Amino acid sequence: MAEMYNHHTVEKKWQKIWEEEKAFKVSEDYSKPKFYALVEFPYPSGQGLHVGHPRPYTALDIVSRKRRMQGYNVLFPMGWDAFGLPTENYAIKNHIHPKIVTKNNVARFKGQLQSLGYSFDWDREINTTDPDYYKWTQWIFLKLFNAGLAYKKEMPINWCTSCKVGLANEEVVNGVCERCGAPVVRKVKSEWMLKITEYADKLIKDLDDVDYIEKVKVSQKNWIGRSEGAEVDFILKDKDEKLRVYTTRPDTLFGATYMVISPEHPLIDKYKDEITNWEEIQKYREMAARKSDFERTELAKDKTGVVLGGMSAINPVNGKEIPVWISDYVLMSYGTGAIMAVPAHDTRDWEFAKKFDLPMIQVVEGKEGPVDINEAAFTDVATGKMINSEFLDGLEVTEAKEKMKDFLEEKGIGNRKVNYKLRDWVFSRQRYWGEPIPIVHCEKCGYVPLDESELPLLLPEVDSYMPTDNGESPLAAMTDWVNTTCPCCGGPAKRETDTMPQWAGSSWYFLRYTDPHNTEALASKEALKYWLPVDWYNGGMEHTTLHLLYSRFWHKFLYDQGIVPTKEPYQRRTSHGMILGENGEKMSKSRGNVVNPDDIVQAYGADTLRTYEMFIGAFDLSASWSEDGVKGCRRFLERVWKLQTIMTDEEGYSADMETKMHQTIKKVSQDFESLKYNTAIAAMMALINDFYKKNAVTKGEYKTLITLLNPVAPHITEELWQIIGGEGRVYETTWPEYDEAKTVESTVEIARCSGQRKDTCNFEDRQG
RNA sequence: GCCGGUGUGGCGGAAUUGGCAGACGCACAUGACUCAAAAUCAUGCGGGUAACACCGUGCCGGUUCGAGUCCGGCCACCGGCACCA
Repeated sequence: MAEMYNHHTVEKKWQKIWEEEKAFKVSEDYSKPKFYALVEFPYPSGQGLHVGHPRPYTALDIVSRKRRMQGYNVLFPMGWDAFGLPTENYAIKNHIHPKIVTKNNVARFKGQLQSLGYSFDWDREINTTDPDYYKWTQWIFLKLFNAGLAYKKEMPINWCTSCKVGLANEEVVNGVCERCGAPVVRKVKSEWMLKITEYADKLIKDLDDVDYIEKVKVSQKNWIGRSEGAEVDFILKDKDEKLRVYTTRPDTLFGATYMVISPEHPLIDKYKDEITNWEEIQKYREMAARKSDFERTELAKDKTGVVLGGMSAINPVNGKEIPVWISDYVLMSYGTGAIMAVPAHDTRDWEFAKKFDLPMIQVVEGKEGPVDINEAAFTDVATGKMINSEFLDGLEVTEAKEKMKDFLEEKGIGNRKVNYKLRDWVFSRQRYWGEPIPIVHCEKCGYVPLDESELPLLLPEVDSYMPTDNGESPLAAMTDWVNTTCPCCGGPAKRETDTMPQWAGSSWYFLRYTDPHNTEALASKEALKYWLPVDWYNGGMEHTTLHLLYSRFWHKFLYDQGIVPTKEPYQRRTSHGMILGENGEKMSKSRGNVVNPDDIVQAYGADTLRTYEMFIGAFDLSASWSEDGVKGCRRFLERVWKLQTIMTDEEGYSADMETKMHQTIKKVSQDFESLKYNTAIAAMMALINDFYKKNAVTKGEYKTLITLLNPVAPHITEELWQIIGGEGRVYETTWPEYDEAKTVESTVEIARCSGQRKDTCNFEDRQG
């Protein structure tokens, strides 16, 4: 009689053996075909692993284990994205150095991951807070600086009132801080910026060459927000002054009935003395400036504004005089900060015109019939044709756009122009626990980069990590660190005290895994050439416009510098759905629906947890946790275990099972590669049900099942392999092959339809 | 408002290119084993009927011998962006 399945002993036993045998150590043999599987490295928080973590990790562990058995040299690494605010806050609160906090959290996370039996090559573990690592983060920053892509700018930034830190646009959600939910206000500060906008076009265009799930591509494109249009110069009446606007609808130029400029537009101050209602203008500007981002979005629908008294503009195409208004629906940060308003054909202009009773001129008519612009703006480009527009009359909108652009360029009153919603990346953080920015400021020489030989610039020990109310980094108080000499002239200079954002270390970590202990370069040329690009990268949708975009930007920059051999870092990108609580809500302490993976591993075993998380539902959709579902998966593994008792000694497949075996191999092989883990497992469940139905399984069938199941449940399958006398280890065996011809059942179907294809097989035949 | 996604049993979810809807699992019911329970095993399990018939994939219509799948028009929910000219 077979022994009972005891997951405690089985899992401990095999984890130890794998470690001793260095089972998953990556081979340095660059002649083998390679496969680079990557999951987002976690932030080692104090809470420990969440049940959400194992979902993507198990998925790519499955693929990695399968690919190894198929003869690939697989790189499946893990590390720690360990700089960041929660660690720093915890350190402040508990008076422990962030370094110690990180060390403890990493140890906990690593233990948890190891208890789940992942096939990571732990010899390649990396940590972004390790000076040997962040040396290269700083090195890349210097490259960016020397290429003119890192610059310092005095600008209004998103300031989180609670974290006391500047945020990137991507980190502000609905006007509040993405991390803590506190309101974000504008604050003018001198900040380090990275020119991601320089890469806007490449970041869009090269999406064509990679295999990302569609919604990721769409989100990135929308976020970058490319639009094609024209800039047009209007003339301020009686002044030698042009007022330049940006528009995507140059075809509607004859319909412009007024102009609007942003409250921050510099022209307002310039003509201060000539504006007849200065006090009113001043009041409006103050009100607009006081609005927080949150209020601005809340009040977005209701248009406000004030006319600029004593000013008017001339439409360059027809010489008509039109008024100029200021309103906060025009943003200084986009285009030129000024627009021509065409209320008949733009919804926002229409609302504004209705509210202030401004005139409208219709210049586009519906092709299929008249439209009433008193009801709503007519904005449909596809079904319009031009009217009231002199030389454009009768043209389709798209034709008219081009004709007008030509006209503007010919007459020298405008030009074609592409704009982006994407802003440059605010790269400064006024916090302690981040990479120091390797720049010094010298009165004489300006911002001077450190020499490469001075890297890493170590994070100094400070007495207090407390963020300051005045917006200065805690490092600023370290005067003996701050005061230094200029690398350029040798005179007195001050170090930069802001640190890098958490996104810095994660923007290139996948490069380091290829050669993690290199002291001469971020990775050797050979390693990069062999391993890149990452073949399959899985990660959360929440990083689409943050980490994923940032790292593509850095990679493209490094490519242009000749440092990496590929234009794109990741060939394939997939995303997993969230695991929700039993009640269908997001897991959180306050809702009391949090499941701790340690408890599941303890009670049911890692193999059960892995199987369950893969079986829970479609990989890309969110799914609710169910303890009964966990039990079902445990039951399945026990039934696999007990197949021993009905095993026969035959090495091959029995005749009646042959088709089923080949079908299952095919299904599992394909499903593992296409995110359909749930149906792969269902196929294996169906297979063992068949074994039990006939109360027999051959040794050959059992071995195939064990191999197919091994990537999902690696411990129990190694144990079974050993019990039934399999040679060597499952992890180093060969992935089963299937014969396409043997997957087809010989059926009555063919006889019934007399071998005809479905198109020729008519309904009556099928009835007969 | 714009973009993307999803609607299938009591529940999670399956259904290559249109071809037996509900695979697989959970829950439930009945039976076997047990003094009993749990576990395990067996059987059943969309609605409807004594059994058929018949009705069933969010709603309305269309194409087709045949529609969960394709086309047109709606509705609901989820996610993202949100005054980007």
